[in-house]
Amino acid sequence: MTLAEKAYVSLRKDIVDGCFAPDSPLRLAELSERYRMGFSPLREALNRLQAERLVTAESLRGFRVSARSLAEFEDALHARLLVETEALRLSIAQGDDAWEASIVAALYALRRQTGRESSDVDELKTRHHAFHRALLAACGSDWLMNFFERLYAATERYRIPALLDAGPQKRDIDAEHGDIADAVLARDTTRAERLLRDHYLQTAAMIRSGMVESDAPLI
Amino acid sequence: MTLAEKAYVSLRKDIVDGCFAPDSPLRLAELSERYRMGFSPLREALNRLQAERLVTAESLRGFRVSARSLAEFEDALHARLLVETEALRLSIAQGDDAWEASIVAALYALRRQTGRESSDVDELKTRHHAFHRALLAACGSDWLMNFFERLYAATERYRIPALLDAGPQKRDIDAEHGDIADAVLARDTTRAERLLRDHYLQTAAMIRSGMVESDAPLI
DNA sequence: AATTCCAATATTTTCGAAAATCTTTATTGC
DNA sequence: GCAATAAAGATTTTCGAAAATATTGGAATT
Repeated sequence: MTLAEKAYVSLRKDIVDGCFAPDSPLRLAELSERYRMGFSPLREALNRLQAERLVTAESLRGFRVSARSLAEFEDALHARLLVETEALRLSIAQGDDAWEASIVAALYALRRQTGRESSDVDELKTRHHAFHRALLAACGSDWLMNFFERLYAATERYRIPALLDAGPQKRDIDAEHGDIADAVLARDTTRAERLLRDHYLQTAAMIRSGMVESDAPLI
Repeated sequence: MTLAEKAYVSLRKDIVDGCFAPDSPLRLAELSERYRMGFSPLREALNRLQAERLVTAESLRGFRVSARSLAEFEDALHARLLVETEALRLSIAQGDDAWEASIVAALYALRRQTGRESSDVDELKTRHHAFHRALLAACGSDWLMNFFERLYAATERYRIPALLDAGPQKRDIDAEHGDIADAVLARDTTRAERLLRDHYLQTAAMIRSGMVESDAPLI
């Protein structure tokens, strides 16, 4: 992996995780210090992230972390429902045995991690992402999958702080995931779409209620 | 505008216009010669275009123009219908007088240009794009508009060669645009969606039938 | 003849410094 | 005191060269 790719991966993770305060400037000198590399690979990574809307840029004034707002979250959520509903429909229509198996595997792995005491948050997030991707993976559309990844990252910036805030959950998220997987494996498109939609709306409600206006960095 | 921004705009235009053969390598030395600038701004632009899927990159082997294929076109078209149908619905539901006026203005400007003998293709493309954007502009969703722009560029790479190939058109495209605008201004969501969908499917049929397998540069 | 190895060349990637621009601070004039 | 101006400092942007890696072509080997 080149330095520019490492910079992209690290920056993306740190922005989604909230290590930088939303709307705060991303100064090259600081990033160069933090990630131990020169300006060139950092600028290349920042340009990619700008295209992905995780970072904003202004001529001769450098880059900033994209601001967070309730409006932007609602917008991303709405777009996500549109994209994922369609991708799920296609996936259910076209998925084969290997696709079904990958869903079972992703769900199993996710549950193993939610069950653990010593919760490695990073690993949990990875598996959560993998499960939701597995559901859509058979849709056969690179564009929809690309939009899914964009929107997942965009909304993850809101979900993580809410998750840490929330403390003990009323929801049984394992059960929600299980129900979605069941409906998908049963090829029940209508029910799968409804459950996925409800799953996101629940998360959204949690985020809305607990949304901190503070843009302080989380980590 | 910084050099990196100029590089982005120029490269994007030249790729969409087909000045570079699809799948051909974008060598820095050549680009540096062509656009009269150093490697740094070019690499930044290429990284942005990579995120937009107009360019592909491979570690230590540089950048290429994204390949074209019928499958990718069909995928982009499908995603476009999904996104634009939803954006149009929202736009019709929320648009105000200024939005209506901007549609009338965009349609007028587009027709002026299609009517001209000395057809400045660039200007025509700009106004065509502006009209289709105007229809959706009141949807209130930055994400959907962002996806619209991405997909517009992606499909434009297929439309332009087909347009040049096609010669005299059987379709009355001015009339199609007029009908869409009428339905939208009448707030007839169902009819507007159907007309927009048909408009794209007609264009798609034209592209499919005439799609040249050759990846030669167009200009 | 085909394969492997090595050198030569081409290309990408990265750095460090220079240039350009923005921001802050100090200074001047009113 | 306050606005306008200029100098100083901070930051981004760009370049040119160096480093790292890939590719090509040819010689040596099987």
